[in-house]
Amino acid sequence: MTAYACLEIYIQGKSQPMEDASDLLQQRRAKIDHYVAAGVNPFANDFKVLHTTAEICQAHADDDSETLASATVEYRFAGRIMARRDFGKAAFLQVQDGSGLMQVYVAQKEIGEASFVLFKKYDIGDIVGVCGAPFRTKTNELSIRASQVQLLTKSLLPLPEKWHGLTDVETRYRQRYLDLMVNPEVREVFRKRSRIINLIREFMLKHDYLEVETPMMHQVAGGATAKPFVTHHNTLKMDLFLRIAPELYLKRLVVGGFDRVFEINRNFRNEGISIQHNPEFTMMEFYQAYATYSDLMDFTEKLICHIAEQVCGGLVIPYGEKMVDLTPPWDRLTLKDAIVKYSGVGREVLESRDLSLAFAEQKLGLEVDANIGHGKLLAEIFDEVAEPQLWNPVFITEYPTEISPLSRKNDDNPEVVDRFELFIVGRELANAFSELNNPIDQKERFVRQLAEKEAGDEEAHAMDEDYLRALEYGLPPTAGEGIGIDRLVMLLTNSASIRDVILFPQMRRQGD
RNA sequence: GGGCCGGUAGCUCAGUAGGUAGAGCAUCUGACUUUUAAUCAGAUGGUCACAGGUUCGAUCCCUGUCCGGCUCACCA
Repeated sequence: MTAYACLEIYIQGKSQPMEDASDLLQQRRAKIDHYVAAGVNPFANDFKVLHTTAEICQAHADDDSETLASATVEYRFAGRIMARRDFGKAAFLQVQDGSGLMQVYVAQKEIGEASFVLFKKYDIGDIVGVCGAPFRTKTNELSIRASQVQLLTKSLLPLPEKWHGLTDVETRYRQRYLDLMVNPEVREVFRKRSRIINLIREFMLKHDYLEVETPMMHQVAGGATAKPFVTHHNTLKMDLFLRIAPELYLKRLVVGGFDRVFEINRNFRNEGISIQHNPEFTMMEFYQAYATYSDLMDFTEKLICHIAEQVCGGLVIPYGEKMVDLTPPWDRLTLKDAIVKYSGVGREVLESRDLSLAFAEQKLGLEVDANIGHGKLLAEIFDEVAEPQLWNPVFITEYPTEISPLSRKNDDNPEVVDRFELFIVGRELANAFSELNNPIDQKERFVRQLAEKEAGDEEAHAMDEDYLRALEYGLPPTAGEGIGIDRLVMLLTNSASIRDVILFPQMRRQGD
């Protein structure tokens, strides 16, 4: 579309005033009309950007006024006006681009009277192109003396207040673009998130893992205990589930001969929203043939320490009011030992289901189903007494077989599986196990899950016949793991809420 | 879903022991060519979340609804 055609559209738009528009909005729409009348396109797209504010700052960080005065360089950059301070025939702007912030000095003497008249109508929030040479002001701030300014995008809505900024969390989450515009620390969190994911990917590739993509829409929702979202395919006339985990597909790939695979992507779970739960969240799952869960503990320690060093510059990092020490080696504790350590209960109590039940109900005040299995009960006791205490990294092992339907039983004790979960700052960050590759055992576990499903457990695993068939062809001895990326990013960016590390967290529909 | 707290101008917040609202910033007008939360003078701007109830009168008291935060439950 030509610039002229654009102008025509704005002229047409002028004849359809927005009845409910606020004064502020109307004032700015009037400015658009003013520009159009003056033959200036308020949404110009012909400004060539050649530099960033960060480049300019870096190039002249050490130059004093005299050095700059003799320089002949001219820069071309663009960004949003974040502040303006007017002085009659001159003004200072703060212009922000993707790399940073630059002060611009605009004087009528420099840009000419006609341009200055147009410039006078620029608002905070407008996006402008700037050409000019660097200099230092009286207060020694590196600035650009504009030889030319051009309006590139007229902004119609006012920005939040310059000093307090935008603090209302509801607006910050619903209009993240505003949050990012005015809160630099928010931009930094999401830059770090991107960096963390890149580092993970790099680390996995370096260790010969193949990155794959498996379906997000599943006919059977498997691989985790969770309630799925349901959707519908019209042509196939069938309901599908958004995946709750990629596990069963990734293991099919190991059956197919990809010995090391990983996937970084979203899982969807139809459950509560909280400070550490979003309905869609990012998980990295990876599988390695001929490895055990024990190998994965070493691997996880190396991976997370590597990333923390790169992103945080060290292994002792702040989280909330306290520090977390990620220095290896990380503690390893069995589930029962952790309960004993943090509750002081006698180990013999945990060996008996009935004594454990009495302990849970009478000492801990837990309300549990009277028919609860011993394994599930131990897990609940652990969650109550130990999990919140696990501040520095610790691998918890020897999970009950009963709550681990996809894990390999321990050779010495079939009551537990070869599995660990990693806890940091009182939260589960990773879950890993040696995979159950015996199809006969797997089928029995599925049957047991089915029974629990029929007994009313909405989250029990469904039977996946094709997955069983894959196991019947033979899954090599394999270990697999899932790492909650959002929670890892929370840890490394010192964020209290998962919503602070997800760009567009799920919110209720806003009434209009 | 339960409990607690909250929703007042574009933003950040006051306020009214019930008599329909204020400040700062932003915006508009004017002055100003080195400011940086610029300054100075003046002005505009609100269905006080929404709907009922009590009352002569409700932004304020009561009830319900919507939205948000924290928390408990479920979970990663």
